[in-house]
Amino acid sequence: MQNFNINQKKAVEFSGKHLLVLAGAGTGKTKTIIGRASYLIDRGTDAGKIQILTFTKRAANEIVERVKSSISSSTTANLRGATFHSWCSQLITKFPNLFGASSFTVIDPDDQIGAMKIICGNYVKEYKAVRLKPQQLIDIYSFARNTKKSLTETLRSKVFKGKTDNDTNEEILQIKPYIEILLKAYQNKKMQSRYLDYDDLLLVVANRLQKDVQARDILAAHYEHILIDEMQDTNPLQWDLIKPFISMSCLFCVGDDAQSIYSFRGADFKNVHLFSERVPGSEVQVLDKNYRSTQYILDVSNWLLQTSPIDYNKQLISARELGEKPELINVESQWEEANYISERILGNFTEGNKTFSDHLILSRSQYYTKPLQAVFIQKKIPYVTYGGRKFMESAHIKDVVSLLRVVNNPYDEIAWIRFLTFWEGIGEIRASKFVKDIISCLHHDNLADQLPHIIGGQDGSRLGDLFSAVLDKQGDVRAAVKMAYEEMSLNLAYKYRKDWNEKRKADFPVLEILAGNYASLGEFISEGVLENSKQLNGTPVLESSKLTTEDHKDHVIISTVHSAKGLEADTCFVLNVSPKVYPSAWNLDDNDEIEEDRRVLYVALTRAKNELIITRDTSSINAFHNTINDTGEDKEITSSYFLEELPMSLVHQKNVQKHNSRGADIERPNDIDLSMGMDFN
DNA sequence: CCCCCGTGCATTTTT
DNA sequence: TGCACGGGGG
Repeated sequence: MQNFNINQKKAVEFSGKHLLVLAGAGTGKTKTIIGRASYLIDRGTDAGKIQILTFTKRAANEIVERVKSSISSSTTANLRGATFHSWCSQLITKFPNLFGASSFTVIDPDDQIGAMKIICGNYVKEYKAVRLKPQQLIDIYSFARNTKKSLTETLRSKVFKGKTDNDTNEEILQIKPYIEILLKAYQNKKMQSRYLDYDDLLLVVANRLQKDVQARDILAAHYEHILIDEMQDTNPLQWDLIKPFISMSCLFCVGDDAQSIYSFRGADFKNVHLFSERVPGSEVQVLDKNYRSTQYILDVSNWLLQTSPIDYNKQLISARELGEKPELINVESQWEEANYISERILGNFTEGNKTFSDHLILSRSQYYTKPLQAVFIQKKIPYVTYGGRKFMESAHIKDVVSLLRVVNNPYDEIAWIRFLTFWEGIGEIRASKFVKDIISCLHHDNLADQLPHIIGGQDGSRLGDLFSAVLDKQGDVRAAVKMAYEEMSLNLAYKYRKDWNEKRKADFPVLEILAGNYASLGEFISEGVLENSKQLNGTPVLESSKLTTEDHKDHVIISTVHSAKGLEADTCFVLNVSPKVYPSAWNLDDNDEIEEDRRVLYVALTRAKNELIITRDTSSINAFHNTINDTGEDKEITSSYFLEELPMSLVHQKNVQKHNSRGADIERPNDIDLSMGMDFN
């Protein structure tokens, strides 16, 4: 077994029932959870009775893989790691008589919004009255269910920023009935189409376990130990899911309140503090020695937390050397930032003896990394992105999957619309009419027979044949995918003619291979949408360990901070740490949101092992200072930019001047040097 | 009436 | 990148 320090060892070999491990950044959180699983298996626990729960598929896979490689025997074969969502999805499939949901379709957020759009089209009066976009309505619905808050409370915090004045109350009262109508219509649509959205997966399981003691006992008997990563990110709904296991299973939860960055999904960092209260007889183990970063990097991170009004009571002490001071780089544009970073990376690669994978680039948002990706492609720096569009969410894949979906679940209205409008000459209006007829036909007739008549004409016989052909291949998922792609490829080429490139085409063989891993269409569709993916130079690549094509290549990682939890790298760039970004301009009037943004930055800073490079935009710094001078209210405003009062002794600051054009790599001297030719000695 | 395509726009964070 | 919008064409 690996070498653990005293506290890690206490956690790994804990002999009580429930344990909360409070572990600061870089203190060996993942190592401890892996050590715990290995220890339990070593001591004879059946690996199949250990469930590891995480928030990302990547974290789950990594933990399971590392446990497996730490124990040589085959006793780990049954060890399972999953996200909360995929775990629930598996439970629903595995115990159909417990949950009563069969032949359902798991819909992703895109489809949720699609469904809500249909609703808004049907309820124009209500939709106009609420003045919220379908996206926002879905967010409200999801937030309310995740936090178990009432619609009124949810509206107050999501739409009205927590305001409690009379005008706000009035307005809430006014729009609430309309929103209720829209949300109820959405729920009905889900039932009618046999959809489960992501929240439903958790709710179906949680509700059943809460109501039915017998179901709870049956299920809990399958899980002796539940190991939960990133406990600070669990929300009330996820807590409902865990709670039923307290009496029979042992909980081992790992978390850090200072890294809680999911309040927008209903998580509350105070949850970790409540653990001892909510889980009677539980114990707490603190890990505070940081093995990841040098002390200078931790100094900046510690400073950031200290300037918060919240007392996190956290000072990370490095077990390593002082190292190099973090660098604060001021750039004049996003292109320079991208150029500067790519030059640093290429320098480290050619002269610094570092690999591309020693570099991690962190951004607040997806969107912001676009120019950087463009420069990387131009300079041929290999990279992958984390947190990008998922493989199964890309448009051309969804087109093909829509056919599989309607075969699997003919009530799947969104898939029907996508499948029907895929063909030339069929638009949304005709498609919705067809769908109506299709659904009503399902009650009394055989759809495969009726489909040609419903659609009519040439399209009718063509699509009818296609539907029947895939229906025949239902038992062989891979063959069904192949068939669907072959029949649709001509139209795919037409639909995406502008960018129907090799990369897109190459996705379909991948889809086939992926399909081969599932026993039924239904499993493929519901598990497949939850399957995470990453992108290699802009193209989605499956992360599944079954596909190893590009996996071992050396590449830089570009990630959002949210997707980077648990990651670490020798050199870490934190992009655009400018005013209005940290904290975000959206959040300036909400203290809780400001503090969450602070934690986001904290997570970013603590990823670096040896080199931390923070970039920020010169012009927005200047604009920020001008506002302070204009208003004179510096107190409020300075608190709204985290780095404003950063002691310069903690970093090395440097200005990077203009490159002469976008993405060009011609070096220009930083300034004319007027001191030349003079020797002051 | 319905479909298609060009243009202009704004874009937090995730399962 | 994906969207809402408007005009041209079937």
